[in-house]
Amino acid sequence: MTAGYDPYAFEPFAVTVDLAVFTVRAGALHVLLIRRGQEPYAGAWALPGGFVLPRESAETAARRELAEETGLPEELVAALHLEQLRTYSEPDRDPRMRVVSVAFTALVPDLPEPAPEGGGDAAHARWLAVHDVSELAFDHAVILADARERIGAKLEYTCLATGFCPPEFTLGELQSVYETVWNTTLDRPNFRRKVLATPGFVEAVPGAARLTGGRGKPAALYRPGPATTLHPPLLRPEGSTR
Amino acid sequence: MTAGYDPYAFEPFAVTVDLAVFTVRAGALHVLLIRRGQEPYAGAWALPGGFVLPRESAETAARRELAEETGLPEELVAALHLEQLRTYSEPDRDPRMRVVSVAFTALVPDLPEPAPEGGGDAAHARWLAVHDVSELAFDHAVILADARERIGAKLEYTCLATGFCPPEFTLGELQSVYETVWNTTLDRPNFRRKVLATPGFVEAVPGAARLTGGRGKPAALYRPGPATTLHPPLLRPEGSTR
DNA sequence: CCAAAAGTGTTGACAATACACCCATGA
DNA sequence: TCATGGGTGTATTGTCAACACTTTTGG
Repeated sequence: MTAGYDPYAFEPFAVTVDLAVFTVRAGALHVLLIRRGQEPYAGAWALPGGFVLPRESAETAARRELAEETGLPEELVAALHLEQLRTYSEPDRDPRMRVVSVAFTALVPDLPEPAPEGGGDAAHARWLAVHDVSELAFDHAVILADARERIGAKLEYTCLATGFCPPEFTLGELQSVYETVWNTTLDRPNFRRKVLATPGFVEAVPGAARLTGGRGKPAALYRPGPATTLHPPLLRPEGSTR
Repeated sequence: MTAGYDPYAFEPFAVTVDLAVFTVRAGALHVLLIRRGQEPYAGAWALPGGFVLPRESAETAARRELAEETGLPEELVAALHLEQLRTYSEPDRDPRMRVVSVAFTALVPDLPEPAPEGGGDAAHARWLAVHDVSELAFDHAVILADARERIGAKLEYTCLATGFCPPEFTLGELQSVYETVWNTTLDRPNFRRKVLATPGFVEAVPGAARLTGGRGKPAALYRPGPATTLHPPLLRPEGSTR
């Protein structure tokens, strides 16, 4: 650091956070968006986010904004695994002023009630299939693309796919998470073996189990295990993503 | 984004960049540090870095600061592959004011002249073995640890190990990069096969070659290839990284 | 001729794939 | 009893680690 340290020596920067929150619903990857109510980009879809307050870290701000702007349940937001994606700092990314934005990604299970319909700001929040997302405010389309890329890659060598699942899930549900994000199909017996062979990825819920979308044999239930990384990785087949 | 947009509505944030620049020298991983000349932490070692100017992106600022503060050659700095590591935004990470810092990592070959000894700021820049680094200013020890971790992981599935090598290098040199960063030993025949089996990782320099630290059979020379990712990855053995 | 480093070959253990097959349930 | 999804077994194929061996240089 070279120059002096008068806080007002420089044109002030605003620091914001943006969130790419994903879920898997109806066999498609969805992202949580809000509709902007004011200029610029009024009426356009945007990633949820907002200013980092003077006494907050970026991560704290991200949780606060997520709770405020979307109707996601408090306890879910508090427990959520937030991952820092990247910081976007192009000088003209916001037409009003200099804004540097720290982007985060998060994965949530498909929520019982379809859209977050809390009150206030949450009214403009919606899940949209990433397929159908066309234009976004600011450089959010770039952030979204980067986030998708990252999520897809992370499924290969981390356990975070369970983040898309409810607290207890079947291996079929877990598999469909991979298939949806990667837009591919996997061999069920092999998928099953790989998951179970990785210690700490999932652990069986002891009292037997049942569940399924209707017909078919009831499936055993699993919980996320203590592991965070996948050794060896679960590699996606050649052609995937989109 | 919820609130109004008066640039002065909030206590201003300063945005800085910090750089963890690594090289491999004499069988040890080294990091480029500068000695601080002013409070706070005067006399302490710190990562190079500085303020992002009003019309700069973080990456542009990183290159500028790197050139200014260290004596690294201009053309090297311009061509360098900079990778964004993470943004550090804890409210009290700088005792003077609110500073949000975007951290980058970069890899450079062992430079002919041992330390950057340009002029001015560069006078305080030195390469230190990461082993010997004890205390650093601010939260730079955390940044350094994160950067090491990231570099080690990235060697597994990307081609960036060649960034530690001169423009033309032998497979032995490349192997010792892996061995140094991972603090492990690798089987030479197998390493060789894996590298050559990955299309685009390295390409042979056609006109024969020779080079070596003295005795031994002359080795063929290679250049970095066009590939950026390693499929399949080159996994490090169980116990590594210190 | 010996040490040191580059480069080649071969083998056996293990992992990943593909696919056949059985089980339990709802309609 | 049939369709649907859960779950098991197995053979083939390929990949990877281990290690023996040859080649080319400097002293």
